Amino acid sequence: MKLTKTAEYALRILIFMAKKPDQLYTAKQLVEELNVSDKYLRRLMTDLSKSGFIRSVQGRDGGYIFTKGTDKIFLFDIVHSVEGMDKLNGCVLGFEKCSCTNPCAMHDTWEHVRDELNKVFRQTSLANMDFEKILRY
Amino acid sequence: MKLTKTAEYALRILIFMAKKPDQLYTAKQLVEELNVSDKYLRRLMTDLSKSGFIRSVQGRDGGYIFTKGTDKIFLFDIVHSVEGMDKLNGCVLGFEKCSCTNPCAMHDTWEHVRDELNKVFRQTSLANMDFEKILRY
DNA sequence: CATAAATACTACCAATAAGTAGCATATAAA
DNA sequence: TTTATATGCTACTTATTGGTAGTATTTATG
Ligand code: SF4
Ligand code: SF4
Repeated sequence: MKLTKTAEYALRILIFMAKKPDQLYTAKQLVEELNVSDKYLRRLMTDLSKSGFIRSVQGRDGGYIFTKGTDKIFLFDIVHSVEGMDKLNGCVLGFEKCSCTNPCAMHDTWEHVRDELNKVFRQTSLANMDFEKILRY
Repeated sequence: MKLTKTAEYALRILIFMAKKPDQLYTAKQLVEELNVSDKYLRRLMTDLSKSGFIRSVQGRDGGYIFTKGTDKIFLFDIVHSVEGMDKLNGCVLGFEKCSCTNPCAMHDTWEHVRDELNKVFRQTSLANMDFEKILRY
């Protein structure tokens, strides 16, 4: 089970952008606001563009903007696109092969956590964030 | 949020041992049963010994054995000892500084997952595993 | 005591993730 | 058309984690 920094960054960025979802954000802006290194953020933005959440506008006055309503972008999709939700969704013990039809000794325990995590990530979209609250980084 | 392979291994090993908690297990045995590389397992066993879950018996006929009842060893403690439960327990977005008194936009969402994870790991001991089920690796 | 079978320790190596540098490309506006 | 200000791409460097090698140490037993 793993949620890497890359996934964290992706969430930070998109949640931040979702506050004003029709605005165009430059990498520079995002770097200043969020605490992510410049080049790494840019690379991530390109990935997120390729994943279809946002699109890039090149050239002067360029930046990034959502391609669709934030209510259609779920946290699950974001994590999945940057590192595979499987890794989060899989087995705590890291058993790759488990089919779960014949579960192991820890399964009942783990299932509770995993299900909660899945449910929440699958049903929460960027529009469900509480933007009254502070965005901090 | 991260649960590394090392933590997975620690769980695998101790859960396996917990099936017959009064037995002495050699590293060789564990390596054969579980799917963890020999040297790495040995190093982990030393760490787990230092953490006080098990103790090592040196010399011929040596091995590892629990130092206390498996009902007194919680999954939380295990994860905490090998990599700091903080990392699991902390913020999804990886914000180190958050005090949670003035939470961010994602906090309500994340809290559900984190609380479930915490609750389960804190209240589940090695004795709560379902040893009827297959132990697989 | 010599041997066999176990753990302990130290230092190194490999794989992956994170971060950086530098240049190419695009485009609005003076 | 030049310039300023964006993103895109490729290759490299650094940090972290996972894994390995080799040797020292411990101890039951013949
Ligand atoms: S049954 Fe065991 S091995 Fe399989 S997913 Fe559940 S916890 Fe992991
Ligand atoms: S309030 Fe936000 S930053 Fe703080 S722990 Fe919760 S999700 Fe993380």
